[in-house]
Amino acid sequence: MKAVTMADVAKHAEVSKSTVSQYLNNRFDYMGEKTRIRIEEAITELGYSPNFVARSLKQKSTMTIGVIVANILHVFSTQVIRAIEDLCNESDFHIIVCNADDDPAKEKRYIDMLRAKQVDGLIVFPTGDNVPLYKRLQNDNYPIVFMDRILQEISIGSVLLDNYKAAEMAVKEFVRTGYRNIGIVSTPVNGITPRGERIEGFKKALESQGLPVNQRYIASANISGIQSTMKEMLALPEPPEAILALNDRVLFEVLKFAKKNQVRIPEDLAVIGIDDVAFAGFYSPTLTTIAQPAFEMGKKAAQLLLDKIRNNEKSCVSEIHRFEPQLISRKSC
Amino acid sequence: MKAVTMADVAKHAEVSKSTVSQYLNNRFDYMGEKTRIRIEEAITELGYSPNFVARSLKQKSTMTIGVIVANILHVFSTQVIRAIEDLCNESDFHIIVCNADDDPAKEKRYIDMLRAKQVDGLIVFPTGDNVPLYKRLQNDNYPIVFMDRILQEISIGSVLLDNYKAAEMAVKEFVRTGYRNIGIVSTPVNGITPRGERIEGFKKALESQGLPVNQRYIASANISGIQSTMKEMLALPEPPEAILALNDRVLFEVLKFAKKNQVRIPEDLAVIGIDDVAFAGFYSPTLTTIAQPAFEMGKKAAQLLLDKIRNNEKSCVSEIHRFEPQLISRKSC
DNA sequence: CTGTTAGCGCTTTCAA
DNA sequence: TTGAAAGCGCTAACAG
Repeated sequence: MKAVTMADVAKHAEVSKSTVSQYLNNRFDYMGEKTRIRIEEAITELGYSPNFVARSLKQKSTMTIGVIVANILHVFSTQVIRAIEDLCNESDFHIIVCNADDDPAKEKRYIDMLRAKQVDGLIVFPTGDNVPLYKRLQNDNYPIVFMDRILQEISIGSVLLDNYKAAEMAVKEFVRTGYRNIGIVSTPVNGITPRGERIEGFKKALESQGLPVNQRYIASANISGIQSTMKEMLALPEPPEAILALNDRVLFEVLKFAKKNQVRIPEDLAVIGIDDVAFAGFYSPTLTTIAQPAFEMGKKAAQLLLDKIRNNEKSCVSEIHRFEPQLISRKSC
Repeated sequence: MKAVTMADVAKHAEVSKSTVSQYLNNRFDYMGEKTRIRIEEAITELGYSPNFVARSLKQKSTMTIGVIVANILHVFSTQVIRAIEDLCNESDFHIIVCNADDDPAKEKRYIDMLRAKQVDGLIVFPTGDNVPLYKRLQNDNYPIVFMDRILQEISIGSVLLDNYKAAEMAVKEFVRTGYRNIGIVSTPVNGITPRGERIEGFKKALESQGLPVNQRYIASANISGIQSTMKEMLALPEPPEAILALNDRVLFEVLKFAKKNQVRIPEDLAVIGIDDVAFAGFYSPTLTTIAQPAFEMGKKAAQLLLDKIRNNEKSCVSEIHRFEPQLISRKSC
């Protein structure tokens, strides 16, 4: 194992530790040419590399942020993570990603762990069930931004999709292509922002299109229960002819269902999914989707967080940043 | 911001720092009941939470391992990561995931960064172009295990798929279902283990099935060039009737190609992919795949690494652990 | 059973 | 232009 420290370098170069430290932090202003070279040599000869942990302890900054996603199984999460990472790289920040698995207890553990690790800030897709904890973070003036979800009880800078519009786009597209009996399938709302807002937007859009809102066309079940829920819905005397899948995982279930029951898309059932899944472009039929600008959203969140970290405690505006969804029109409706 | 330290707790509870430390490390053996309670109260009253960074500095252990994947876009990578995380959780280890993006320079930066952060060990999917660096790590006796790939120049404990067998399974399945002219499409081999081995295994299997090895049926191109390569291959006087896609990303391109050119699967072209993609079960047709036991492989790698970390320097066996692929027979061949 | 003390490796005044 | 010294928050002998 390696054990060469700054002291070793200093000794080897015959200077003091502080001079080496200066060197490492690129403060050559007052450093003699010969000193610099000696240090340089000592470092390469010894194969020295600085210890971040020690530095972090002293500086009270780890140059690391934590990202807690509610559920890593969504494409959206993974795209956002990549965007955050990209932006952080530019500023020499590192990220630690944790997956709460939709479990508030897990989320809490991760938040505690990350704070113990002294990360400089947090981007979280809140599960929603840790309000006291979020409140404490906010009171401590700890840099944090929410992603994808907001909580009424609390105002923290957030970035999320214009979910109403996303649902509206889907409804309009269905209407444009001639459908009237339109359904939506979702996982249980449980106060989770995108789900609630998309269903809300769905109803509003139906109304503004002069279509009735049929509660039986609004289904919500756990991932594992979606298929049977769909079965029920399609067994209705007058079943829906079109289905909006609330997100990528729901879409998977809808497609599985269709495959298993030989429901033809779009002839028997038109489908639009929110989230542009990887295979949308070559599925049969190709899938009409509503894409989230995940990349820009991730960048924005990272930007907001880094700003907060830098301007510690001022400019802690807790605005909500909404992003525009995009309709990608293909052949499933 | 929070700033309550162990000293604060100690003062509040009217004991010394070391007693608090004992408490935190669950060494109650010699601690008075009343002392313990006073400390407990002080901690909750002050909202104290220990500083991992300080502890790590002292203990020279961060309870964190780094995972560097060659390319996060493969399902295999993500599944392995989840498995590693699961196993680490059990031992209170944390993981930091980095994506080398198939770029050796990036890989090097990440390895250096993670070591600077004092992670206790590394699981890496080596890009292959950093042999000197790997050698140094090994010489430093730094805990490390390789995943998915091996390097002849170096012997480090590794876990990987039995790639020969995977290719063989595919060939046998094609033969069983009546195909003779079988091709394979890959990304450029570049000495990358799974690619080389799968192609090798493919040839061997062909031979042992008494089939000729036709070099024109062995294509290899960058992801973005796969479609045109396929076009060429299928324009051959006697084109292949079956294609083995070397991994999930290649499979995507094969499917895109088929869709775009109205090549029917399996009537015009049978397809098997290595890696069981999420939509394999509900694609049309459902896709025959060779699945990797990603979960067990991830667990194994984590297990090996944790063992190395614990038994520091002994038992550093550098065996190669091969895992059995599994054929999932569906309708694309 | 609890307190004292000496660092872990680094940064940062302040002097020289 | 460089060095000495203090200290970040925690742990671990060792004393008492």
